[in-house]
Amino acid sequence: MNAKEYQYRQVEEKWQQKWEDAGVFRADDKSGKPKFYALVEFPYPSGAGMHVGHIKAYSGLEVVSRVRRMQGYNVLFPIGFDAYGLPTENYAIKTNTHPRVVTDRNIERFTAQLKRVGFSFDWDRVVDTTEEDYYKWTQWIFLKMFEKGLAFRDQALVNYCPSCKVVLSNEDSQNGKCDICHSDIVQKSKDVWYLRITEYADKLLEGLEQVDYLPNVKQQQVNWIGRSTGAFVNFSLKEVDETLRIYTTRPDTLFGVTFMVIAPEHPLLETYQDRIANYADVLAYKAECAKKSEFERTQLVKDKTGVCIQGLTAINPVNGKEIPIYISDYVMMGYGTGAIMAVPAHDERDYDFAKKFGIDIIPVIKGGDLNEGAYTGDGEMINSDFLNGLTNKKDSIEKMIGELSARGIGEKGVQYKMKDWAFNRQRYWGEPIPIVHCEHCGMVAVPYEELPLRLPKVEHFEPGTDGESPLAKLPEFVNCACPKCGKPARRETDTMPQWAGSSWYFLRYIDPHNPAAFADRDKLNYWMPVDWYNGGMEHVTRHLIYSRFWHKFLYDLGEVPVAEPYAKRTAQGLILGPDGEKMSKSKGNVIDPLDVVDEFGADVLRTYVLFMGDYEKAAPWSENGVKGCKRFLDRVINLLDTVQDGETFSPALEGAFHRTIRKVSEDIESMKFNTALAALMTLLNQITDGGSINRAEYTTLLKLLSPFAPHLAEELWSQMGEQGMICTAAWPTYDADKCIEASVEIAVQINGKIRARVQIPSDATAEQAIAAAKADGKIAEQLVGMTVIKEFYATGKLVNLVIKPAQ
RNA sequence: GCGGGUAUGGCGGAAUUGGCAGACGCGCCAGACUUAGGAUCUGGUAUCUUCCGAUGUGCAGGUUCGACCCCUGUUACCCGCACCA
Repeated sequence: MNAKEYQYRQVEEKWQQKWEDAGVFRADDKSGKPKFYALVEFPYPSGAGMHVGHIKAYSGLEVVSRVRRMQGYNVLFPIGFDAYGLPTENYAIKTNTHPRVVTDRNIERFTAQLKRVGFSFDWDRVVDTTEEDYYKWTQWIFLKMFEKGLAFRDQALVNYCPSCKVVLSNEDSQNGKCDICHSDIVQKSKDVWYLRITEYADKLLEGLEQVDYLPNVKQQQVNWIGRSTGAFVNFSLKEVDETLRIYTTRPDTLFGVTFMVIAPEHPLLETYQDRIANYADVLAYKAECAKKSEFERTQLVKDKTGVCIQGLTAINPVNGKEIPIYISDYVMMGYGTGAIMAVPAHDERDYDFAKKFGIDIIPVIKGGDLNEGAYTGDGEMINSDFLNGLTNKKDSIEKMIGELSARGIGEKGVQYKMKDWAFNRQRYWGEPIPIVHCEHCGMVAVPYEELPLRLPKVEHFEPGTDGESPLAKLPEFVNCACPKCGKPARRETDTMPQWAGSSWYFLRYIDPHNPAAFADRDKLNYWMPVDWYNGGMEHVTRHLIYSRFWHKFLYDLGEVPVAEPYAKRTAQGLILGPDGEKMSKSKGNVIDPLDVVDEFGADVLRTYVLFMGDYEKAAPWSENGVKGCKRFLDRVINLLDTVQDGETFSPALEGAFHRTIRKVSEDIESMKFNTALAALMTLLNQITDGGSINRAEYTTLLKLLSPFAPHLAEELWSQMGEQGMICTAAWPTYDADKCIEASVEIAVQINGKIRARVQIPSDATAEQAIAAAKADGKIAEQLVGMTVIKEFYATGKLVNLVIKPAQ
């Protein structure tokens, strides 16, 4: 067939229909085959439709899944929709359309688009996080957490987005900006729901040792959890009966403390306001800090500000010295105890502060120049009583902690940067939190048998100006009977954040229609863990942490069979615009994948996104690159008419085929799709150069190409009169012996410089290779009057002769 | 500031992990077929060159018979975290 006659789109639609009719991508829950669970991050069905980023994100495991099926695995490769979330709700508000309507429309569109690309998803297992049958279990897991004390309410300072009018978690407000609208976050004291993820900090950390994640994915999670070890120390106050508790990683520097600093929000201030002589100044400073945005606070890092509290003095527990207490915003209420002991000699921030306020600087570790700055290195302990003379940091820390514990003034402590997960949102389009507030019983869980607690239909989805959820305006929803005492009570009106539904979706895929459990135990045992999970780097400190946490909780409950949900995690790089910039509507450099499908076909699109560069790295889109892939596929089509009889590889191409089978198979395993395709192009060039191809060779080429360009492979396979579908055919295997060529060309170097190339049998010994090298005319010429000092032979690669003039 | 990464032709990127740098694709040049070519096919394409060769993987050194690869220093860019005590 001529490539000009080949109609990409018609052919693609035909095979998509045939795959669906035959159900070839349906996963089997009972199978004698080995299982393979491939997971990709399910999309948020935005109104904008599918992005080329989705194509790249899904194409990687799409290829792996297709290969695995051909290798005889029972493959689960599911897809679904993470459909709760603010963009849909905002769109609904703007257009006055119900989010349900918008969501259904978007899911329908996404589904059609995904199908047009020919992904081999199991469409019978689609989950939608906003469906009652699904969020029933999201609520169920929440209630289990509530039961175990992992879901709780607390009055605390939270990240608040004034524009979206919602409380955000730390993960959702990185860099002090709202994740959704990018406005500046403000800190607000609020009574909010938390999930106690910090309880799982160590488990999340330790679990990383058992899984095969990309190193940078692991590292980012380690940093995000931010475990630090140190000690808590209790300082008593001189004027009142109160202890000021601090956290430090360097308890060994306790003798160098010359002042204390507490956060502006520290409760001590309010408690003892009568005692504080300059309370007006303190209040003024607090007000000043509250005004600063997160941005200003980080920009003014070097410039320390603060106020000395008059009327309260701390006592150093090890030497009884009186120490002044300051408030400053360089100490955060959210980390440690919100109070620190300041050791200006050995901490840069404390040093800056001491210099500015003229506070003493007492060295306790030898080294450095304290006129220049703080000394943060190691050294011998001085001015430190029982620690004097110790030179090892670990020893001195241990000795100090021992002393503190013995005297009951402190103990070993661990802190995490990760904070508990602020979980409720004052918005409509999310899972209702199934809790009832009762005057008599407090917070009461909605009984499990009443789940799902349905999200009521409303007319208006706008959040209240007072920061209340739209659900608060519905008396028929709010007013209820307390499940415990039966007296009138009020429902919780906040909803769960977007990340709730996605924290366990990979479990629902295993048994998506089960009405009695989130998934059947036998099926969980069979399919879990996810063998390979691919997604974006942007989810490493959000979804990936959250879902590991939920899964570990379910594991501790005995509800899932494995401790870690994902055995392997990889991440794809971004596709940049043709200008090399990140794609964005404002830059006008967005490529619509469906346009590419229309113009070139899905096979070309799929092949190009995998060929364009290293899968894990960002790469710019290139229209010409797309055409190059089209040309490659066209050449494969054109070969069809030239195929001759032959049930085995011809001698001329046998080695090339075996090597290509090996290369393509191996490269797909390590996600080096670009070089796998390059190997196929090289093979095609060899075939073209050789001038002929037979049936065995052509069908093998089609099989190797089929994971990348499945429609084209199916079509040509059927035109060849082959039986069945190529997606169910056996993946080609190679024979290692046949990969070796009879003879190889090796380079001959003299003193490390290449002087000649010679052809030798590939099984030649070192002696034979060196002899062949010396026999070469050019080499022999240069050896005249020289002594060979050393000879090297790198097998099958090169010979190096080290020579010098003869005496 | 801390952590992680990257740097190779005009461009995207290869290089079996210490052994022939530039696979494969794009682009470009030349030719063929064409009324035509932005279709297709064929050949060429790192730089310099006195055509012998010389140089070349951000920069400066080092180890080695041999370095894109290992070591030391340095510069630039990207990503993540960031006054975390």
